[in-house]
Amino acid sequence: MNDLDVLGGIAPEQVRVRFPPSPTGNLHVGNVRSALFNWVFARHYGGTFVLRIEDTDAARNLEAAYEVVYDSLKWLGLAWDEGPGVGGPYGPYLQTERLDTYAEIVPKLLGAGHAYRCFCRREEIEAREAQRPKGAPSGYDGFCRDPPAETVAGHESAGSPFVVRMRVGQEPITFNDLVRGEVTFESIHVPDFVIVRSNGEPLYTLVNPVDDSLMKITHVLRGEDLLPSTPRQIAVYQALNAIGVGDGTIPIFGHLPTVLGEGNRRLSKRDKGSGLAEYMERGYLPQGLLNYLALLGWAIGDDRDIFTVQEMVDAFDIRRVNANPARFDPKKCEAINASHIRLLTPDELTERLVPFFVSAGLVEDPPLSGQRATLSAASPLVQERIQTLSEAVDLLAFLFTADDHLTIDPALTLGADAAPVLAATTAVLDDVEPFGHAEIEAALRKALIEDLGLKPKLAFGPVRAAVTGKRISPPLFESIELLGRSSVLARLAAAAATIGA
RNA sequence: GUCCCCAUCGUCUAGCGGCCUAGGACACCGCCCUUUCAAGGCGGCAGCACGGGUUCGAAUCCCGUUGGGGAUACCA
Repeated sequence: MNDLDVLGGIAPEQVRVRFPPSPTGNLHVGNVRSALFNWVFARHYGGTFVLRIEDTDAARNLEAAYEVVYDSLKWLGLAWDEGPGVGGPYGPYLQTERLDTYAEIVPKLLGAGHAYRCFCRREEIEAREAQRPKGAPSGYDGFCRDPPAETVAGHESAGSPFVVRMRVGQEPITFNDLVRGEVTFESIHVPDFVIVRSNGEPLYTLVNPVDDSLMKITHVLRGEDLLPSTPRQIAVYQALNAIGVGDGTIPIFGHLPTVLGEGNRRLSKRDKGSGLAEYMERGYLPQGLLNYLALLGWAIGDDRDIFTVQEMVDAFDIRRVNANPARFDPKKCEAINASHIRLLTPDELTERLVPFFVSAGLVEDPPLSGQRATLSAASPLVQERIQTLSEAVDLLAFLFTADDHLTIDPALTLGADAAPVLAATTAVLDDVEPFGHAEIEAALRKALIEDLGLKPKLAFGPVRAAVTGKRISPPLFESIELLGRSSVLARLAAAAATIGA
């Protein structure tokens, strides 16, 4: 932890942060972590959380990809105060709708000398770079910075293509990072960079700081991978301020630790478990995933790692975010999610489970009242047995399967010695009254353990197999009760038939 | 190559100069409970990268080394 001034003199409610995803079609969990920290930061101070879509990479932005961003944030519960759909005073919030704004700013930058046209071709730049002595800093050499007038005239009359580059000053660029403390870059290592492509399209290097400035963003919390681009952005802010665009302030930065995947590489799109969709499909709870993601770089305090989003909002302090990269551990992520599942009330769990049973084709959409009642009664039985919601489907499928469609796991060989067990069970269940799990248990213990002298494991195994079709199931007696007498007797008979009893 | 960031159990972390023979969680291994599987309880394994300083005292501060990551795009 450091003792930097987080707010930089503004009132807490003035805090404005943003989450600027590109519409790629599936939100990356690293981005989700960034969204979470920004959102929590805003909520902690009572500030504003802005959603801005960075879609200047044009071409492959699919309509559906925008919806994915919105749906993802909604699913996560990270509501935006300004942005697409909700509007706000600094819109539009899609960069492709802000092209006019950028088009106005570039000539001003050019006119004031903060940027210049660069006619160098890529091969020329590379050739000169190759000439440089070993150990020299890399990057553009400033060849077109101050060309003779006739050279420019020549390029113009020839209609040569050009890009626009920022003219980076000679002063070192220093900033106080909220998670890393003071960071300085010598200007020699901040080469003049491209802000407009030769086809006239503005680049991220320009539009990101321009929008942050225009949208009055006060704090930029983002991944550590963007740290090296920070001095370039600061150079843009400074130039913007000099030409009177924006309100003259430079946001305060905080660079969150990289989320690493397997091995030691940054968790990339290729990695399994890197996209949010997978977590939604597998039945993660948003609060579970968010809780785990929060742990990647932040801790609520001593000896505790299960907490609610609200608790995080209350306790969050960006200065306590860890600077070191964190490895994403799927096992722990599941475990944290499992803890949150156990925190649900039975009704909440049932509601969460419904869509998974619907898409598995086990219940109607919406569920029939009998199906809902069964699921509702069964939920508590699986609550501490599942890590993700989808796991409940496998465990409870036997309750929603017709008796003559139940298949017994082939790995479970019901031998001839199971015959007397099934027979005794059938006899006893025929007249247990009432058909409740306590009565069923008492009756079966008497019949199988006492009368037949079987070990519990051997006694109940075949019954479980006959009734649920599986080796692993929810507690047997509750399962029998839930299934109902006639179904259970039918399944016992079917199982007995397969072993020729 | 150059620049920047980082460095506590296998992993995520607590630790903010004495409360540390370093605490928790996940994973793993035992045991208990037990109708399966879980959950729960109890116990175990396991860490301050290395070297120099500073200090009465360093996991904590400073420097270096080593190691890891990121950036060096007309991607974001």
